[in-house]
Formats: sequence, C-alpha cells, structure tokens
Amino acid sequence: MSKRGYHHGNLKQALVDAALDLIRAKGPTGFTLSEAAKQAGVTPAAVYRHYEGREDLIAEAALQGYEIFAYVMEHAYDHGQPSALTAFERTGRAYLAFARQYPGHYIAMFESGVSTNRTPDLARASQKARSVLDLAAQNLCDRIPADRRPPAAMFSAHIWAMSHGVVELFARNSPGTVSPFNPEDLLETGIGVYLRGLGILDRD
Amino acid sequence: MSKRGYHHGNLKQALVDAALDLIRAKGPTGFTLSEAAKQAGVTPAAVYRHYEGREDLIAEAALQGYEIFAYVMEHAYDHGQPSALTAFERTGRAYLAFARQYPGHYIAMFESGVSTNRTPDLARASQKARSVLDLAAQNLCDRIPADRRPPAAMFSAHIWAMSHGVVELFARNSPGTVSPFNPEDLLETGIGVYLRGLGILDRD
DNA sequence: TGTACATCAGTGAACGCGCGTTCACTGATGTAC
DNA sequence: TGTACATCAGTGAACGCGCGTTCACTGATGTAC
Repeated sequence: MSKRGYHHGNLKQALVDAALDLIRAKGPTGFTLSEAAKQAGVTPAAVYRHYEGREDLIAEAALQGYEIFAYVMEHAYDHGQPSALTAFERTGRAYLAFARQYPGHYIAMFESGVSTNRTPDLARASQKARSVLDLAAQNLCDRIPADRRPPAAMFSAHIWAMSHGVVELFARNSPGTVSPFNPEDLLETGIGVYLRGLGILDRD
Repeated sequence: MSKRGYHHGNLKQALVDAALDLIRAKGPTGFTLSEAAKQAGVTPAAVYRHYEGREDLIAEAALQGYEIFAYVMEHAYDHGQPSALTAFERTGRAYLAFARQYPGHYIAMFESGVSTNRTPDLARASQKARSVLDLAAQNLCDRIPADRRPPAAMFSAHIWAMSHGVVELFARNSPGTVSPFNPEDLLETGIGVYLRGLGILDRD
C-alpha cells in the first residue's frame, strides 16, 4: 500500500473505494469512471486492466456491499440467540445500521440499477443477505399458531419493505428535507407495531 | 394540437410528456434534454423557450406528478367517508395505484434527485399530497385510547415507508427479478398487520 | 377586408466539455540461470 | 550475486459521441388601423 510509483500496488480495490466515495457523494448518476480513476491517482485507461468498464466497476462495488451486508446481518442474527424475537429485532436494526454506515455500498446495491442477476457471484451474495432475514422471519413465524401463521416470505418482505422505505425516505440527508423522526426510532417502532399485529409481541 | 407546422402548438406540455416517457423507460439517469426534444419533434434549442434547462424540465414533471398524486390521494380519502378505517385503506391502495399508473411521475418525484424545496410550487404540491395521508392517519389515531395512541405523524411515516418500500422493491419490473408476491396484496396485508398492531383492526 | 408590423416560437449551426473506450507504448517488477 | 528477459500494470494521446447551452436568424401568428 505504501509503495506508490509506476505501479499502484492495490489499484483494483482503490478504484472500488473511489467509486463508492463518488457514488455516495453524487449518486449513481454522478459517478464516472474517469473521475474514479483520477481520485485513485491513475489514468482512466488503467481501469481497464482490472475491470471491463464502468458498469463492471459499479457491479464490483455492489458485490462487496452485498458481502458486507450478509456478514453484518448474519452476525446480528447470531443463529437466533438468545431468542428468535431478540435476534429478529437485532437484525432489523442491523439493516438500518448498514445503510447508514455504508451509504455508497447501499446506493450501489439498491439504486444504481445494477441487476442482481448480472453475475452468479452477485446473485449469490444478494441471495445470502436476503436469506438471513428470511430465516429470522421463519423462526419467529414458528411461534405463531399454525392457523394464523403468515407465510414467512411475506412477513420478511414486509419488514424488508419498511426498512428500505425508512432508509430512502427518512435516512437520506437530502438537503432541505428535515426528517421529523429519528430513522432508528421510526423503524424500531414500526417493526414493533407490526410484530404486535402478528401477535408476536404482547400489547402493552 | 392538430396544427403542426412551424409552431408546435403545445410544446411545453409535449416536452413534459416526452420527459416522463424517457424517465420511465431509462430512469432519471438516462433522461436527456436533447432526446426529449427529439421525441417532441423539435430542436433541443426550442426547449429553452419554455424551460430554463434540463433540471427545470424534470422539476416540472415532478410538479405535475405531485399534483396528480395529491388529487388521487384526496379522492381516495374522500373526506374520511364512510369510515376513517375504510378511507385509510383506500388511501393506501391509491398510493400504490398511483405508482403503478404514473411510473414516470413517480420516478421524477422520488428518484430523480429533484429537491422538493426547489420552488415554492413544488414544496406546496408535495406537502399537499403528504398531508392527505397525515390526515387519514390522524383520524384513525383518534379512535385509539389516548394512553396508547401513537403520534399520527409517526403512524403516517410508517405507512409511507412501507408503501414506498413495496413500490421500490416489489413493484418495479427490474429485469430478471421475480417478485414473490403481488405488490398490491403485499401492501394490503402489511398495512393490515400494522393496523392490527395498533389495535385498530381486531385480530381475526 | 387588406395591409403593415410587432411578437414570439421555432431553426440550425456552433461551442466547449467530459465521457467511455482503444491503442501502441514504456518502464517497473519478478524470475531463471 | 549479477545479468537477461518475460510479464504486466501503468501511461498518454487519440477517437467519436452526445450532451447542455448560446446565438443570430427566420418565418408563422395575431393585431392595429
């Protein structure tokens, strides 16, 4: 990393980092390959030693995002310990924490228009992240009497949708827009109400 | 509209329509002023007779979107008749229906990066649309015993977030992604569970 | 009704720009002997 | 340890392109008399 001369040393990752930085700052629209190269201290042409082109670079950023995301979600879920409920709530919080901590990755993953099916690797990583939430939902569902038990996938989709909605609408610092609520609180209470509706949480 | 010659007749609106078409088809990234002009059968320079530039044209599309949105939401809510609950559920459905029926407007409004504070008109139209959902939530809140009544704005934000999340994640025909659920059903059941959690709907 | 003229919505050529991408090249690195 | 050479990650010049925007213009429309 410290040896900088004719050869960069770690250009491949440096380009991803630059891309994430630009995507976070300017949105997926504003990101350009040339600028990413410049920020990494390199000629635009050098990018082609490591990536097929602009799209490929964004896809790599998204891939790394999904991998971090899956890791974070898995560790939050922690095999459902100590209880399915606690683990589920931890997982929900992890979703928002990820979006906040890795905004560039989040945008590359969900707003850049990169299809999750672009490469097998990407599809796999994305699926892995999703499956954590599915599993957490499934475990909670098992506690509901069978006759009123919703499909776990639908349950999971609801939570996913609310989380994503909170991120997009209330956790983005779009200038001039003041969020009336703290996004963490908003998501926490929203999930709480939802779980009460499922009969998983008692009414206060 | 039928007289087409040197003078277009209704270029201002034709440009908005073209812009909406392109935004829907290619995303906010893909939209270009030149292409919109071409689609309207006119030189790019002609756009400047009616708009200050590219950004201004998108903003006009978003403005018209917010106006339609407010109209649709208001008529769905219908002064809260015949009951607060029925009106609320109708309003939720109207949200998704709008997103489906006016995808170009929806993208211009929520994904194009145009700030809602760009002009007073835009801020007003956007606020008007939001206030319908706020009102619907407020009326439902009034039915909850005061000691367990959530702030109506938070309630409204939860519904807004889930609706937006469902649209973004499950109602977009992103190629290759197969939604496991019908978005309308997903939102309807999601809101149902949430309302049960608030004690507004009885448990089955 | 007919003519003169002001208005104004369009044209089309031109601009500078930054983009993504290509290509032949160069010079640093690492390995074989 | 020293030399020859293959590898390969970078350069930098060049490309064609479409973009947003400007400008002087033109010709259709509408109005005054």
